[in-house]
Amino acid sequence: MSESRAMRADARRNRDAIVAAARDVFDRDEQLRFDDFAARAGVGVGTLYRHFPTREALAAAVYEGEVATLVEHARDPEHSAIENLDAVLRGFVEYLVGHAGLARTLAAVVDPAVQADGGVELEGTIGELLRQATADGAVRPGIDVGAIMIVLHGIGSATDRPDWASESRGAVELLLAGLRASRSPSASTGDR
Amino acid sequence: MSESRAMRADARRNRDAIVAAARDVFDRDEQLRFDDFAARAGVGVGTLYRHFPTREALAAAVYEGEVATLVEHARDPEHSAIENLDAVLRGFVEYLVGHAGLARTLAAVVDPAVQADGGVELEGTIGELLRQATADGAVRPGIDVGAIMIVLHGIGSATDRPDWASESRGAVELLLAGLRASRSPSASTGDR
DNA sequence: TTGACAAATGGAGACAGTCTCCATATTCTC
DNA sequence: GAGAATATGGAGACTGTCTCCATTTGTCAA
Repeated sequence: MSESRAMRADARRNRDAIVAAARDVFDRDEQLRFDDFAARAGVGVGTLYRHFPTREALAAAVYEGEVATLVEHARDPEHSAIENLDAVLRGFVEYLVGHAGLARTLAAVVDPAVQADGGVELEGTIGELLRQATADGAVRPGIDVGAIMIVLHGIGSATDRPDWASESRGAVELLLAGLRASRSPSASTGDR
Repeated sequence: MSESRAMRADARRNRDAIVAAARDVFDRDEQLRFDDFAARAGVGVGTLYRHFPTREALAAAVYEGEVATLVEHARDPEHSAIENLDAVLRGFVEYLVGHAGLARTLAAVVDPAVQADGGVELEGTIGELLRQATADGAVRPGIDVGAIMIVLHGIGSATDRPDWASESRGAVELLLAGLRASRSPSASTGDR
């Protein structure tokens, strides 16, 4: 993103090859040894490490593009904020469901501990839609983007569940319903 | 749980020592080398491995007790199913928030890939409360326990988020609100 | 073009955990 | 108390991660 200075041509070429190889590996959910990523991309381990010091950094690079696509049609002015929010969240899940292999890795990107531009962008977009939808009165006030991110995080990291795909869709429905619910019913029976 | 045959006294003693040490380590969120768990518990690595072949198995053992406590006051006959469900879910989050270190590891237990009795029990209990609450008409029909588990999974695995505690509480509120919402508003604008 | 300098490469090998194996020690049973 | 059964522990094999630097490749000014 903010490439400080021009990158040498061979460096760029290698970087791209690595990302392409990684996308492929993640997508088919191959459990590959880090060294082998390098072999797969046709570069040496050293090169791999210089470009991407950690597995997460690599994942982040892969997702940057994907997330950009997801987020892109999120500001459709034809629709209200709540409709766009709805579309982004459903779209996100459908994307993950369609790429189960990628989902596992994505958890890292949703995680802010990893400084992934993709994750920041996703959260920013959802946050803005949420703010707008709240202002419109379509979402009950007092909801934090973080709560939504946590649900997404759950979807990304629960891929081992046998019924993961449908459960994930269910989780998003639950989330959307919760956002719109007129008021927090707060049926808490006092304390216990 | 289903200890097939009596365990030799020394074996039981060691097992217990290991679990106690592990609980301690997880709770203070120390990042310990697997070998060191053994040292900490005063046993050899071999012993550790015989009792707990993987890190998850160890985590599962630690949580078995904890989850039992959580689940215990979940069938309070004084309250309706939805009230008990509410209490269990909030209780679960408060427990995790109070033991952030444990939460990270807990993610493994919520995961059914790991055959952890604690996880199975938790899911079973929540499922039953959900079923009952649905029958009572307090929860809108068609909701799958799995969707709830996914949200819990998210809470357990998002501990790196700087504002994790409050976001987790927010996620549970969202979840509870979604459960009660009268109908899935389905504001989806057709397809896109 | 070409020379000179900076940047990038790759893979051998150092390193750090994980896990196995089995001679020895402990517990149990009669 | 003897013998059988079970458990122990830790040395060392193994597996994957990451560093380091001699060599190669690209860039640019002349």
